[in-house]
Amino acid sequence: MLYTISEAAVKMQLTSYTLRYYDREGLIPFVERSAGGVRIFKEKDFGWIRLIECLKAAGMSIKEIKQFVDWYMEGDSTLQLRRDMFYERKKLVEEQIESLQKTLNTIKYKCWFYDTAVAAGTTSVPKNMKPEDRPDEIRELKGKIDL
Amino acid sequence: MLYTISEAAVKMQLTSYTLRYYDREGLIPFVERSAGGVRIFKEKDFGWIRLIECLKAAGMSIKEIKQFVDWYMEGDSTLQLRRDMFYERKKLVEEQIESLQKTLNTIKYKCWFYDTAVAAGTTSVPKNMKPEDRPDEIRELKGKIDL
DNA sequence: TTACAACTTACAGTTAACTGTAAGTCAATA
DNA sequence: TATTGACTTACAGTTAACTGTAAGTTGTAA
Repeated sequence: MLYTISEAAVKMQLTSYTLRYYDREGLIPFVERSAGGVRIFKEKDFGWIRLIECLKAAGMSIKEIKQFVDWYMEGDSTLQLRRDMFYERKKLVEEQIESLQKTLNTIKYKCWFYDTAVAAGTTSVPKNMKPEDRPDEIRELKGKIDL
Repeated sequence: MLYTISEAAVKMQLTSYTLRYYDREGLIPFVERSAGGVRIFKEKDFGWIRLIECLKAAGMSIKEIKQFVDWYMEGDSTLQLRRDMFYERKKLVEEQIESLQKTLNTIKYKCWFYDTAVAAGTTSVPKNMKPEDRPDEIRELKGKIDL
């Protein structure tokens, strides 16, 4: 099954602008061309593009992803470099998740805060509430900013 | 305790450029000024700035945060709007965490893939390995892209 | 074989969130 | 009170990741 750039874009939920941009930046150097120069996408290209999306979601820039693609194109001599890259990225994503979990705790606190404020018609009620009067799951949360 | 903008920047791990930018964008309208127009940061301002950082970490743009600050400045008549904002944001952050967890699974798969490839000196070993020969925790992972 | 939609490249424009510079003002200290 | 380092605003520049346009080419269908 062969795809033009706009068919590939629909399939990948991207625009053809974005796919051309990725090509220009060297992220998909293996995508073939017709005799006339028209890009031809194949099934296996979509696996790559999905991986690129994954690396982007993991916080890598286009430049960093290009470095990985370059290593891949270079072959087995870069296996160690690629391995190390994935281990470093694993650590960073784990940290990102931890950090988001803390952010979520603050947001959850604010949900309680505003639930209580809305019920009372004023923020002074949750603001002045003693910790022992707050629900257990709220008392445990860090990041209590009363605004 | 009073702080100049550069002292506040050190304390908040930001630059004074960034603090002035936030002020320009209306994110910290309550920060006071000296008679001569110099910004004076107080302890309570830091709580706000920490909340702004939290909302940023939660994926809100400067514009969206400004909307929240405007509601806050308007007083108790906007309690419901602020409550709804935090509930919506809670949902989005939970989705973000879920999505990152999936990304992490793919990265973990690649860690195994490259560990195996480095040990063998070639990617063809992990690529051709039958699922039943892979470790349990790897077999369970989705997002297996063999590159 | 011609029409024409979809493709190509080159390059300019957009957006968000800063980041830096210039010209001038403020405030602490010698 | 004069110096000088930090502050002020206004505005221009930067970066990343697209996004859009213009001019020209390709490929399919009549």
